[in-house]
Amino acid sequence: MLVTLKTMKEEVSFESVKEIFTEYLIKQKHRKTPERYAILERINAFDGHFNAEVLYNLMQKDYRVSLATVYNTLELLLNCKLIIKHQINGQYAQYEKMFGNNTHNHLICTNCGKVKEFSDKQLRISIQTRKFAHFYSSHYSLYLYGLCNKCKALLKNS
Amino acid sequence: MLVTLKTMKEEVSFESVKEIFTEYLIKQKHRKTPERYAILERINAFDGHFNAEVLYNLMQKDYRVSLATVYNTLELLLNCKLIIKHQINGQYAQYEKMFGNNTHNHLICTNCGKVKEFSDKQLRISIQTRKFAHFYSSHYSLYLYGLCNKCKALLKNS
DNA sequence: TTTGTTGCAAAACGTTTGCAGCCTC
DNA sequence: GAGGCTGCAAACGTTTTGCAACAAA
Repeated sequence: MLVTLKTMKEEVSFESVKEIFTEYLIKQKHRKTPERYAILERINAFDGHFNAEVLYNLMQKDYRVSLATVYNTLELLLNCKLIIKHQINGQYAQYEKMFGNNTHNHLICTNCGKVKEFSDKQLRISIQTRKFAHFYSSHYSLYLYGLCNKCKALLKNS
Repeated sequence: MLVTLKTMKEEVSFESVKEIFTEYLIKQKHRKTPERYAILERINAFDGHFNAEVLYNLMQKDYRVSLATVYNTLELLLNCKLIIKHQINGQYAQYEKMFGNNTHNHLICTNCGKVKEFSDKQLRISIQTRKFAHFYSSHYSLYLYGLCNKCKALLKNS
């Protein structure tokens, strides 16, 4: 049985997240390896955006896995929607957990590249309730480009 | 003088687009090379998403430029907001002209990867008029993930 | 026992960079 | 004429792949 993901960060227990992952692995006839759960655990403890390399380096401390396995597991977690993938800069993909967190609105400074998240219930509802004739949406990402306070001030003097 | 970009595709003349680019090049003390204008011209004639490689290949037919110059020029066009950059799949960046077109809402099928654009005036206004305390937004991209009709039907039988 | 998964290293891929020659300004 | 820009090819950094060993089912 799928557990409904809640708005508040505290409301999603790691047990229910693991359960979702397990159900997905079984359904897809994938194996329940300790590496996969160790990676999920590390992601659970992490707040904000991370990339494969960062996650790989963090993993060295508790449960050592290869970079290839990190990529493999991120793909699985993406498929069962436990994480979301962002490609904000051209260099590398960034990931973020989807559980206990549904603010996927980003402010991106086109000058310094800084990324800040914000939540807006009204906006979220407008986007999530939009219906389409031939498309069934499950989640979304919104990226707003512009200038942060600091860069706006800097550019004014040029 | 900057020309206001309109909603309808037909309303933006290529002359005014070139003018915006020229103003930008002068202001930034960059050179007005024939390669740069040839690339802008090719983009103007193209509808939908394209990547650097596709643009490079198209260029071979009329005005031959190197891939490095294509990347260089895309960067400039990005800076003066004549084009927008999308990084939907992990492989390569996709670009799209911003002039004569302001639907940057995308429906992305998480199964087959197909991307479809849609416009929604109400949604656009909600997003564009959102004010922030320390951020000055200029444009946005919205990505809605889900299943297209075809993939939804396919997955029902598994 | 079967076969999906792992770690490792090499390969692949889009993008960036260094450099000599060219062409705006 | 000075120096930004070009084309070319090599380099870069992230992600993917091939393969032998391993372990979940």
